[in-house]
Amino acid sequence: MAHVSVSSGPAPMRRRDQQKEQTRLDLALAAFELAQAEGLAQVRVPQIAAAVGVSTRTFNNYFPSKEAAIVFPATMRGARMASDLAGCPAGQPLADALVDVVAGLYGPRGQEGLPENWIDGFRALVAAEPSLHGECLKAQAAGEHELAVAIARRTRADGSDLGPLLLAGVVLAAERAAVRHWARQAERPGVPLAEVVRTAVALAVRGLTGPGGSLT
Amino acid sequence: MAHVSVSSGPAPMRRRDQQKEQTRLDLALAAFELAQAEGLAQVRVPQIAAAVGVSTRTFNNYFPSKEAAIVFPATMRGARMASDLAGCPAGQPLADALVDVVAGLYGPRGQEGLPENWIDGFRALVAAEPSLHGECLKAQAAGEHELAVAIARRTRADGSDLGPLLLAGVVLAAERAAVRHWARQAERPGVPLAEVVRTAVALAVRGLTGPGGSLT
DNA sequence: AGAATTAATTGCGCGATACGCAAGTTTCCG
DNA sequence: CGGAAACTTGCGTATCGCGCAATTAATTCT
Repeated sequence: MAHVSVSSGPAPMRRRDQQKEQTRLDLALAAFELAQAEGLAQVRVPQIAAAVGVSTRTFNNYFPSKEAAIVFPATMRGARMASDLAGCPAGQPLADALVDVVAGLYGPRGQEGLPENWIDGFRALVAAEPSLHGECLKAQAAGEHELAVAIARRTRADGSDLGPLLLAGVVLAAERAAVRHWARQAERPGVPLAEVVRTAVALAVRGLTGPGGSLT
Repeated sequence: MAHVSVSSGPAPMRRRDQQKEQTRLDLALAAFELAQAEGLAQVRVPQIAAAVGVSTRTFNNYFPSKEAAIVFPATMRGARMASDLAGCPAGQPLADALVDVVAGLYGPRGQEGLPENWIDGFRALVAAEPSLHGECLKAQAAGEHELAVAIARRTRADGSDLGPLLLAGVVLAAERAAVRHWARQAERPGVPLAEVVRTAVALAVRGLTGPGGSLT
């Protein structure tokens, strides 16, 4: 036990946990692809379980519903944003760091561990299947919470301060608005989504972090 | 038919529709009170229906689930915000109007048609029952959409513009942050929630509507 | 006002799901 | 290597959302 760092970070991943997370992701992606192919309403839980080789009961041990399974990869974005923010240089202004972090999710490195341009297919599926909206919102809310604590940690603010809560909410609201706006401008190939997100977040953050704003 | 205004606004309410909305609200409030009294998990759909005097099938004609029924009054806030914003004097700056509208929801006139301080009991119930979080988020999202179109209407912006989307999202994100912040400050009687909301929204809106911002 | 049309409510029943429980199996740690 | 903990699985059950068809109430037309 000499070369192992003393419980640093979130990486006490034992073999078992890795397999666990692997099957979880397998189930999520299987559900996603089946829904993409046949429509969410046609997909049955036993079908998803069979596609991965586990029982229906096991599926429900991982997810309370097929919707939750499909949306699962989106829930990991919260942790990703938090760690990305923590990885930003300490001297960087908070506003710039946040813009980079959120916009980075739409860059090439934003989909690690997932199929090629998974994000596009995901957005299309969610737009086409209203049954997914609820779960999608839950994932966003969870991500917002994680981002808020990350901001609080970075600014050394009290956990119950208004600032981090407000900033996290505004940043993610800006992201959502940008995505919706971009989706409405049907098929403008020249304008990458990442850029729209970047400008929207920058715009929204201006009032909270600029002169007179309490956060830096 | 002399004293009735000529189909002005959203009030072509025929008798039938009024009864419809009345039973809908009855179901919603019955579900709310039962959940408050016995815990959401113990409440059965037939129980709610019986409390109002309709069949289980009818309940499901109005709501797809008991959660949706409980949250229903919250969904009306979207329409309220939209109409309140439309009722603001045309000369008033958009930022001020938005602050007033949102903060007004927490004032004495914010709970018209509902039991006394319904909002407090509702918040407590939602906090205590995780099963309600999803529906609550859906209601917020719907309200955000309504507010966005109201803003677009007021600013004469194109429906697919980024501005209204962004502003509506930021305003409601600020409201949520304020409420969460207020709820964490367990029991500070001297600080009214309406004030916290007002300051938070004002803070968040500053960057979008101030100098350099595109909206007025 | 009276009849026709339209909409809402109800009963019935099916398909699907979420979860508790107990037994079997795999992994972890000393 | 052996015990303990955790994961998986099968089974059974209560609940739910909704489609369908019949009944009842309300609105509109003449």
